[in-house]
Amino acid sequence: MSSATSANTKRDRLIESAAVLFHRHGMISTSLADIAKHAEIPIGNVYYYFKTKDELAMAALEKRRRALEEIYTFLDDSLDDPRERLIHVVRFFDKVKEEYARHGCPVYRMIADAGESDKEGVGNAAAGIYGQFVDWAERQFHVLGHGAEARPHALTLLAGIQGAAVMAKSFGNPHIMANEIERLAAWLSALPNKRIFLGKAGAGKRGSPSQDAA
Amino acid sequence: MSSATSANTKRDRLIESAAVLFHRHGMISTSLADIAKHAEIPIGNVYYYFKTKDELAMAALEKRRRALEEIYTFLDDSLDDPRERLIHVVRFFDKVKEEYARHGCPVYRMIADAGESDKEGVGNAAAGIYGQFVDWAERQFHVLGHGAEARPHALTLLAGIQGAAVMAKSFGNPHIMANEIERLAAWLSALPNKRIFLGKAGAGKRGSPSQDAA
Amino acid sequence: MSSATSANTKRDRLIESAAVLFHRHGMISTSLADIAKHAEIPIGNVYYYFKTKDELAMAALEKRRRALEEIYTFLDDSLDDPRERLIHVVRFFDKVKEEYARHGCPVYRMIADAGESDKEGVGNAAAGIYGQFVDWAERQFHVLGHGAEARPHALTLLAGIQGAAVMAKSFGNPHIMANEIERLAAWLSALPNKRIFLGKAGAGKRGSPSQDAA
Amino acid sequence: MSSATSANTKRDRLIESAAVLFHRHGMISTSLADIAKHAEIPIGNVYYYFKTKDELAMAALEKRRRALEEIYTFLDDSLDDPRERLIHVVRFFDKVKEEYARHGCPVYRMIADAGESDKEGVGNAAAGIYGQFVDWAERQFHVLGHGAEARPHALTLLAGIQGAAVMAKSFGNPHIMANEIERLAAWLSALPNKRIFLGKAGAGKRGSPSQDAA
DNA sequence: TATGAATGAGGCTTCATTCAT
DNA sequence: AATGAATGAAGCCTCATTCAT
Repeated sequence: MSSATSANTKRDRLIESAAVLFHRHGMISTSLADIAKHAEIPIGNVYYYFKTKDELAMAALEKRRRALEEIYTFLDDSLDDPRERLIHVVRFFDKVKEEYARHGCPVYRMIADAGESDKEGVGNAAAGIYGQFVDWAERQFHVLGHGAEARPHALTLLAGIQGAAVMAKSFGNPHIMANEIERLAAWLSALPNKRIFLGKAGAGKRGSPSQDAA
Repeated sequence: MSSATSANTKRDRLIESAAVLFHRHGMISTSLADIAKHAEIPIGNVYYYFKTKDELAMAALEKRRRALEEIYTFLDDSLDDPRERLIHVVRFFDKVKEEYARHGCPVYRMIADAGESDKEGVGNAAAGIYGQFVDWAERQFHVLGHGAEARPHALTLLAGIQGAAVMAKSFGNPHIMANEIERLAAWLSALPNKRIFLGKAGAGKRGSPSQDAA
Repeated sequence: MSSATSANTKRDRLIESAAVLFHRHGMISTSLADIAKHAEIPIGNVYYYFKTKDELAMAALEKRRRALEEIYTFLDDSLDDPRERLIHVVRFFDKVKEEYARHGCPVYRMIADAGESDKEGVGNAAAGIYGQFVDWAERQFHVLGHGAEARPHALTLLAGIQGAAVMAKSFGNPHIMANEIERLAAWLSALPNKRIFLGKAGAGKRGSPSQDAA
Repeated sequence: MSSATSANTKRDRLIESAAVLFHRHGMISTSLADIAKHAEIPIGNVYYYFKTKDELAMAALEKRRRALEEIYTFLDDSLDDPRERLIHVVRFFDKVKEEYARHGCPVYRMIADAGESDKEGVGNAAAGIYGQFVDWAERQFHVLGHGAEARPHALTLLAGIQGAAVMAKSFGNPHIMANEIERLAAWLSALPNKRIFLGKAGAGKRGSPSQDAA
């Protein structure tokens, strides 16, 4: 947290620029020269930090994964109700609807573009971010008592968000995404809370027994 | 009906190859040389049929648009119940779920890749295919009596399909798509039919029988 | 003069289009397809009339040469005074000054572009048109009595016109050409008539002997 | 003054080769590969120095412009009599008459070829070189006291040179150019010096001694 | 660590010319 | 005579990656 901080500034700038430009123009159409320029780093220097374009893409994806991880953890810690957590996450996408309407979902961009590069690498890393979401959402549904339906619900939830993103980008209209988001939020709100309360009969607010599903 | 057929064989082969390869590898990563080779046509000859890569892409999209148009028309003609038509269309995607799980939705591929090529051309043409679907679906919901909700429903329907495609491709799993499709079909089945029937005299408030707008 | 007339219509159209487009865009930048389209003739048909692009260029130059020949002959026949003939020709360029200001001299265009094609052919044919002018002008100066200076004068005259054309095109300004033309006309007007009259002894109107200014 | 020299060697070689080949074969007929080969630089490396063929052309023209600028400045500094300066410049073309007889004026080559490339760039840059000459010559004529006639004279002078170049190239004969140059030199020598001398008090009508505008 | 320079493969497009009918 | 189609060479430009310092 301290030793490598200054030295990694350039590395971070590269990752950040890559993330931004890959989202805007796609991974294929973004050249390393573009990224280097955006990050204000001499192109020759890029290769000191990343041996390959794919490696840089992987780093950008990894950074995003970790950021999301923190968000999920934060939600787990700060919100008691899994339903609230889910709604919170869904509503988050309302904040980025303009960007999504312009460029689509950055993760799917990577998945789509990855086909041509490293089979195992970039594509899987990007898909892993979706997997991370689904796993987390599944846990929330699980806690809500939707045992067998937890994973399907989680998948449907992400599908809903991604469908909204596709529509918004295709029609260049963020409102479409906003509408779908509200639909999803309404769905989440209407979902029954099936979980069995343990000790505190009747009213237990935070009686969540076994949340971790993994 | 026959003379022109043979003359256009090469052109058609080119379009078909382009459609296939654009879907598989994306428009950017597919070179004209790839297409020419796939179509077994000398590269230099491609120019005779299409002055530009974008022009070829447009032709491929146009072909798809027309094919879909025919499908919609066929459904309109052969099925009386709009709900049936919608379900039919949704179920159609079940047939292509393996392909979608491998390569995603071909139309969105074009939309995503188009950003880098002709702004007005390819992207709009691809988005137009989605627009075509939404317009048609809206008409179906309209006939079902969902006046104000017709368009939102249509958008939600396509969003559902696209979300399913994104998930299937991201996880390389066609089943996810199948599940989402069933969910959508169930939703369509459960939708109330609000339209007023003619037969039962007296009940209809506004005796508008066939609101079908062609 | 009659048998091949209708059959040569296409040929003539090709030559005419070639002349126009070669002047506008240069010989190199004008494709045979451009010419064919301009002449409204299928490209495959061009080769029936001309085995090669250079051959078409030669035909266009030859047509121009003949047209000029007729003009010179006409002037010789219709004007008695060689000085008048020369002034007439020089003033002719005033009519095309706008075109020259936009595209330069069509003949020099060919000469410049010819370097890359047939060494002996196009370039020589184009230069021949200049030679034709110089020869004719030389004869006029000769008749005016400028024996030894006839050819130098002829060369200076064409140089003056060409210099005017270069300036007009370079600055995109036809007026420059108009000015130079007037300068040349004034020079011609001021040139002494040295020729010795045969019959009428002592009748020389303006007995200015040798003011030749080089 | 030395470090940058070696670093720019390749760039300079590229510019020099471009200038030479553009003059010899024209800008259109000279490929970047030709230039690279002539400069002994791998083709792919050209892009590092010039993003575009036009950009390379612009650099070549700019180099020529600067070289001429230095010449004009040198003449202004080393020769007191503007007439001498003008004659000096005109006679300079005698040294390049063989080259001009073979390839014409390199600047006009660019102007003629530029029509097909960048409208604003190359053509204007090339024409600017002529403008630079005319502006300088105009100043000389001005100092000689040819107020209103200064610019026309300047234009006529350049027109004379260019006409000579056109003739020399067209007939492949450097002597023609030599003759025209001498004619121009004679014209300059014969031009009256209208400027008012300072020394002689009382005689100067409009005591404007040195109108030289830099 | 850092960096400007180098490089070669490949992409899209153009076109004169040929061919088959 | 006529013509749509075919073809290969070549041109300009891009870029991931490597190299020398």
